[in-house]
Amino acid sequence: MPKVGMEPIRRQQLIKATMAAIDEVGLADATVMRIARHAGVSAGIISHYFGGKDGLLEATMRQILSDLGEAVTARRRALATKAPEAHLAAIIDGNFDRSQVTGPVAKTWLAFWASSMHQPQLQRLQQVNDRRLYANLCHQLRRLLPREEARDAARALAAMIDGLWLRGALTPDGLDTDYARRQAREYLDQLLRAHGVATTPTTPSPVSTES
Amino acid sequence: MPKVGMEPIRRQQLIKATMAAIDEVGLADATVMRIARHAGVSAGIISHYFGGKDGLLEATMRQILSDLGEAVTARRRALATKAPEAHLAAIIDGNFDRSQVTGPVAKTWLAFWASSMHQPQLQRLQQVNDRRLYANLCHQLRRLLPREEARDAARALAAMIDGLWLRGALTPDGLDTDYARRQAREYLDQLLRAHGVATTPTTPSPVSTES
DNA sequence: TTTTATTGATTGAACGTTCAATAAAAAAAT
DNA sequence: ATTTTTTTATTGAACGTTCAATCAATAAAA
Repeated sequence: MPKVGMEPIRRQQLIKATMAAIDEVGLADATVMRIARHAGVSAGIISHYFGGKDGLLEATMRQILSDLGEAVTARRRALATKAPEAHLAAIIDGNFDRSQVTGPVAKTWLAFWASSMHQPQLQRLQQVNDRRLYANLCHQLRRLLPREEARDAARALAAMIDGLWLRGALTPDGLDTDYARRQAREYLDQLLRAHGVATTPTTPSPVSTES
Repeated sequence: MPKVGMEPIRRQQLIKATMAAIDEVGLADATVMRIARHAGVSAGIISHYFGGKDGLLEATMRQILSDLGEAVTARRRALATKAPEAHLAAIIDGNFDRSQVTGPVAKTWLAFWASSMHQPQLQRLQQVNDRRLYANLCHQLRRLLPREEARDAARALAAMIDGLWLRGALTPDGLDTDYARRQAREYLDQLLRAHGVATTPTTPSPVSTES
């Protein structure tokens, strides 16, 4: 069945299959054979396109991270305003896009999160992402609060986002995205009000991205 | 070297060694040989006392969970007051005892957290723990807030605790327990103030438990 | 001498990787 | 248009490694 130019297609297929396999049986039991079966190809092809299993796993994490970054920036680009409150809300909403598409993404994300503690390659990726979230939040909060308060607020908000998301991922029924978004936004309002910032009741932004 | 009555000693040794091994190389590479080496015994002994590797892993998670429960109830028993605010603060503090002892506990906890998504045995344990935290928080908050608000607040506070703890576990330098505690308590104050509850500035409770 | 605890070589299963073989498409030749 | 050649994509059996579990042998205590 060899047509020319299969590389990008196969890579995408295999990355998707990796998430499906991890969703199904977890990272520990996501063997190359199982992944290959999900993609409808043979096991050998993984080494051919990704140099080995590790390469595929890293590529999968990269994909998830870039999708997440894209989800955030897309929502922020769509804003007509420069108001920090609106951008903060967009960052929150974007971060709950992780689970928007499917459960597989959420489970894969958590699996990588755990294994990033001992795999330097993955740890680097995870830290870049963490710092990006913190920096985004901090930069916007800095326009509303003094330096130290902005930092604390950013750390707290980041923790709240991760906590909501994490608890959602572990719930058998999956994450209730809308509820999580509401909770995070409500926390943001509380945070600002506690520091004496007048709260603009943020308009619920549209749920869909361009995808 | 067989003395009589080694069972409880060996079990404890092996559970501790399991955490050490997971801390060192992660759950995926924590082989029975490596765990046994940490405990200074042979690999075969694991099957003898725990029926297999899975049994040891489950026992290790049980140990962590019961330690956590103990840390919370100990702090609550030490309280002279019945004030909900004080009990909530004690629950928060107790939950950050997870990382009190060592980094190994935190990493082991996260590793189990991730794999509990696909191991029914571990999933049950994790859900019991989750529900206990939620129920504790909810019960105390219920004395200060209306039903629905108490529920939302409990979920949010639980998410904040988990989020702070999770981000701490992933930080290379480990969790700054005092900072996390302060953040969580500050959030609790915000939460109560936002619902019109007068905040009693809680005295920082003693750090040590009876161990 | 009996009981209890422990060892460590062995076994069989499972895994990721490799690579010669294959098959289909594309390009070249007829 | 057909046939032949070349290129590209893919397979799957074989290989070497690693792991958890087993169990007969052993050694210390009772």
